[in-house]
Amino acid sequence: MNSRDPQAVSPSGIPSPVFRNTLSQRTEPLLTRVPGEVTMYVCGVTVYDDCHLGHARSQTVFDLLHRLLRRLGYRVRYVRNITDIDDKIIRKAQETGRTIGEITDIYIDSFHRDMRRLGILSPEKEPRATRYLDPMIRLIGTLLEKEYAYRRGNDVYFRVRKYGAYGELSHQKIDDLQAGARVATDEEKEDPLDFALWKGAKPGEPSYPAFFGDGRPGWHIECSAMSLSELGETIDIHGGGMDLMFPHHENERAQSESATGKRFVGIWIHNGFVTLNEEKMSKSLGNIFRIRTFFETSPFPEEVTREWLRVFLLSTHYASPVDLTEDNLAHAKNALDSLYLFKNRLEGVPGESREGPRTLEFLSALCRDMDTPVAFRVLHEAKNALNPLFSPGEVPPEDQLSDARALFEAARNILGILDLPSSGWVYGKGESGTREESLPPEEMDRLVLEREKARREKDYSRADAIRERLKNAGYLLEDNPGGLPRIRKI
RNA sequence: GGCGGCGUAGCCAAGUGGUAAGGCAGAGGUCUGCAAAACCUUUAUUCGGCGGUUCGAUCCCGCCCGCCGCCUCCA
Repeated sequence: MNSRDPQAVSPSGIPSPVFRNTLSQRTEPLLTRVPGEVTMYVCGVTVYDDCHLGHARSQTVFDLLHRLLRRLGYRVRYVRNITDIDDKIIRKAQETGRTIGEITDIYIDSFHRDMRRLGILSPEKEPRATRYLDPMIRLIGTLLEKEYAYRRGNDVYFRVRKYGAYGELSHQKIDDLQAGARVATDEEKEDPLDFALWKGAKPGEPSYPAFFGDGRPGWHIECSAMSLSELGETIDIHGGGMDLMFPHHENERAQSESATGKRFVGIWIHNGFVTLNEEKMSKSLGNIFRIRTFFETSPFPEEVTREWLRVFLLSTHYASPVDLTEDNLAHAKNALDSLYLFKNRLEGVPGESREGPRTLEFLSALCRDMDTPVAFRVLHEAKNALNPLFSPGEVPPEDQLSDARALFEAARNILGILDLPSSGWVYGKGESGTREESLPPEEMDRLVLEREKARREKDYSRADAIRERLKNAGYLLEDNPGGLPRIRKI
């Protein structure tokens, strides 16, 4: 990279972030079409069921990217679609006796609730497939005109072999794909690899008018149409789960590039799976863990659960699998607890934030293909370096404190964690006490003072009894030689 | 079968051609009325295995073993 190239640095002045591009299989700097502005399209969901932790990971990873790019000073034009017309939605409607609109309403709400719970920042636009039928029809029209598409009965198919680059994204040779392709007897495709752009109307299925025949869009075409409409012919970043690489993204790319003659995507980014005891979580395997289940069974309040889950999902590099186990979840919670304990000390010394070496190390780690494990390391190193410098009447030097404040702010803004005041955090495993006894604040204050009195009188059995009572109510008292005890929620 | 990825301590996980970050958990200790928190010390002669290149490889090359994923709906 030429250092005089204005694109070698992000608008913030920090060197441009680099990402592993699925297409080239190399790590490449982000070179945006428009300087200072990033166009990013991420596959959202098909709304026919509640989202599971795999969706949570994907959305969290691209939320991290969204937040990182913003922090680097880019204007991020982030589009995340909702596919609301699809075979699976139709089937779900038939199974449940509801209308398609009812199904999509239910699951769009569910998706939005999950995203809110996860603390995912809203994208700039969230287009729905059914509102982009005209662009889809126009796109299919162009493909027909250019003979990249052909009609068979009421269906329209994409002519895969005419697009020479087919298979490049998923690194498959077209003949290898051919060998595995399923040949459906009721389809009259020229080639088994060809895929449907438009499915002719059938009784009992929704259909939309089109000049090549009434029907509904096939999978894939909606994403091409929406990204083309909202972000233009070439987008800087396109993301999604690894399982979308083939056929979804391969097909999207084929359609889009065939229609426009231009490169569709600068950098393709695919995140790895969430595994459950090392097995892929997927609907076909039936081992899914829903986001709502995670939140609704968590022993912690929503905002605590959110950060806990985010740390768990981000503790592994986005391209590697992350394994959902009790152990790994417990580690994530412990790590956050210790960071909040440190945050509590940091909050005790108000002052300004100024980016120093730790903050820069944190940012540059994230700029290296979102290296979150290193980013977490930096947070822990800051904690471990500054903690010993706190002692009664002593605080660490101001330059280190201001850097640590900036670091924690960056963690809040980019990782979406450490967002709560330390008094709002709930420590521990969420197992202590029955929590049935809720204490009004004034009662708690009274008990704390009563215990202090007991301690002064060396009536330790009484002091311990009060501490035990507070513990059962979910509060841990930590004696403090300098004054009143610190109260931690557990 | 084809393609891709991975294999680093109990677990999670960085990393570099020059002799192994960090976290969590564990052990011992300091402090404390006891705790908690914090702190100190401690935990891989070794980076799946075998060869090769090199003065020197965990990092480069080859082979092998094991795991995972994609090739079919899927974040």
